[in-house]
Amino acid sequence: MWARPGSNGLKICHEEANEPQNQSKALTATLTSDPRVKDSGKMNQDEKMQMLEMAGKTGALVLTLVYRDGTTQLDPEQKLTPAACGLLVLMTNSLHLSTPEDSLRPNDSLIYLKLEHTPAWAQQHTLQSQELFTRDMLLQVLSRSQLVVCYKAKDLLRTALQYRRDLSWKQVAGCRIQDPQVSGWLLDPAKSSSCYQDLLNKHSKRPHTTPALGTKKVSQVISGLYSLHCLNMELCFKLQSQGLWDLYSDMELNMISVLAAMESHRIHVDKEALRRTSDLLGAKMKQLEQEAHRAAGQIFLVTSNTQLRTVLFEKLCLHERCENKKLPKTINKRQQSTSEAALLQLQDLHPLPKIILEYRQVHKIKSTFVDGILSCMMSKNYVSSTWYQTSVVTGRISAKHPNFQALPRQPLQITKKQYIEGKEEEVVTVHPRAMFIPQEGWTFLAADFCQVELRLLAHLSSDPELLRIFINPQGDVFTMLASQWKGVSEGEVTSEDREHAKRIVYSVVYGAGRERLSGILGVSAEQASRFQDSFLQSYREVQAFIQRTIQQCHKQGYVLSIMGRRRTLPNINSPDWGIRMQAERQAVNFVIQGSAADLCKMAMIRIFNLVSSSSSLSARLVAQLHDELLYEVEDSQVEQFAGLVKSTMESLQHIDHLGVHLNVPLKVAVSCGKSWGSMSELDIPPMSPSPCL
DNA sequence: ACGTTTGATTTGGGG
DNA sequence: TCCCCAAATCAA
Repeated sequence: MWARPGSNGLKICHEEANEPQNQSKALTATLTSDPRVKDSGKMNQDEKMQMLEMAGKTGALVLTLVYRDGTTQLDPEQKLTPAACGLLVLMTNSLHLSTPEDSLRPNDSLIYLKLEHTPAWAQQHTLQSQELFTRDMLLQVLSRSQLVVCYKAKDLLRTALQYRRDLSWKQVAGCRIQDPQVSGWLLDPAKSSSCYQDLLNKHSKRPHTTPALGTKKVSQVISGLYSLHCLNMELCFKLQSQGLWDLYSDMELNMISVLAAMESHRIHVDKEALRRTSDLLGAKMKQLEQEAHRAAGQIFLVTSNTQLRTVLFEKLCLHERCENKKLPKTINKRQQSTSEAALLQLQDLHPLPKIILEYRQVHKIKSTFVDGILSCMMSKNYVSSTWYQTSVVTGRISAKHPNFQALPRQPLQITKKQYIEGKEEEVVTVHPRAMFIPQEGWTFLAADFCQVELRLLAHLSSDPELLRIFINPQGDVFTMLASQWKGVSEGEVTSEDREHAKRIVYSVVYGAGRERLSGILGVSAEQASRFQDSFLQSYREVQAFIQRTIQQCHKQGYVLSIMGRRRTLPNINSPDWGIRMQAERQAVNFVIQGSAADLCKMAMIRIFNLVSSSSSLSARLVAQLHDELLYEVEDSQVEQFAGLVKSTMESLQHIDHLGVHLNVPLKVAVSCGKSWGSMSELDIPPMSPSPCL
């Protein structure tokens, strides 16, 4: 029996810590029985009032979540973050950056708040009062204007929203928790430290004495919280001296709340449709697999590139029959590639390549997007991705589990052979995005920044011809670009010209060579080279911008985005030509992609703040697809919200306090629909009324 | 000797 | 050509 792809069992995900409750109790007991820790469950009313008052007055609150397995956010990471059961709050007035200690300083307090619900049937008056105290402390943490520090603050906010359902997501909007993970990443976005200890070792002046093996847990935690406080000071100082403070304070800090609110939203999925599609695609794959075996004349694992390689090139010897074409090789081992480009070259010589191509399409959709999403749902009827703020060097955010940013835009057509009288074939369209549905009475609304990266290129280069396209907004941008470049009227531009223009723009900006471009366009390398030359000839300032950026990076070792985000490129002066060229391409790409990321994130923050300070608006952010924001909006508010979103996003052309003034207008397209797969463009009158608050 | 785990590799979805 | 994530195979 050979393994059949796609039929493997359920993937394990987001495993809730389900170890026996007594283990979790035993671990939290070591925390709460220590005299240095004040357990909120054992405090009387007076003590609670006293603590709340102190929380308002103390110099700093330093926090960490406590997980059910007894670890905290400061312990080395585990693969799967366990469920949280409590929160430790250090209230401190000391500011001196001395080496951490294992005992509380005078006048400091350490409180343990339980974040698990006691079943209603077991609730007593004291428990109710304890939960009220927890809520008040959390509100203090969220609304305090003085210093609050937490490593991985997003996890704290999400947990707070999850455990205290009486907290509205709007209430996290104003919160400004300092997060050393975020500041550390801003200082060096290339490698954000994997755990707290790494971050500490990297940035603390004096090496911190790592707690001895036998040290008590409570001592470790106290030492950890004091060192966290110190580390935060140190990082804030570094941010200021590197000119990154405004970016941190005005953007990244606010992003923490935006992402926490986005993560805590449930997106409903049509699970039954997903199951039906899975079966349909499974049947189609079985059919294609048989065809592949028949065409190959043997049984082999269709998903295995190595097996496919031996069939294509050792058994059928297809490479010998196309000496005029050059077949791509694998990157590292110089073997014959079985990539899409290679199979397209071979498809006229043998039926097998075509079958493999179709099989891969179907397999991709089924395993990643249909079964993948099903496995994210477990027994639930919804999904919520995890969003990462500090994993991308360019400043973009990323998503996991599922990766919302990679669901296919286009539906897949498959023909289903069925042996039923009267019907021979049936065409079915499969569209993973269509499985995502708004709640009853709500609508999805998407707002898309049109050609942000190209507009930013126009701004950064100040190229007059490129600017002209955006300042006179007549017709399609890429059509105008193609007509300018080819020297023909807009009416004469074919859809192929337009597509070529689009590809060439981005490949030039990203530094693609003629080989690569020829592969993308399907033309000869010479032709691709001529295209590049004529493009750079038409838009001279773009060329100048690229060279200016590279030169500047050589000189100072880093480049900056439009809002001051920084990427240092250590290899920019490497003696190795290949390494150095790569750094040059990364430098140019960073300035554009990073600036686009800045704009999109600022848009998320602005809209989030507008909605959360409004008593009537209820729209929630569902996902961010880099240059597109997806919201779930109450039906009755679609029109109003659409206007608000469009005007807020387009107003980012000028951001006074960050010194952003774009030479080009920003354009936002808004669409809406009753599923993510069927969105239609919305016509919004210019100068929509601004919201009266 | 046999299963599990890990990293490298390849492919392809998104921007 | 830049920046990601997911799935799968394969060798160690």
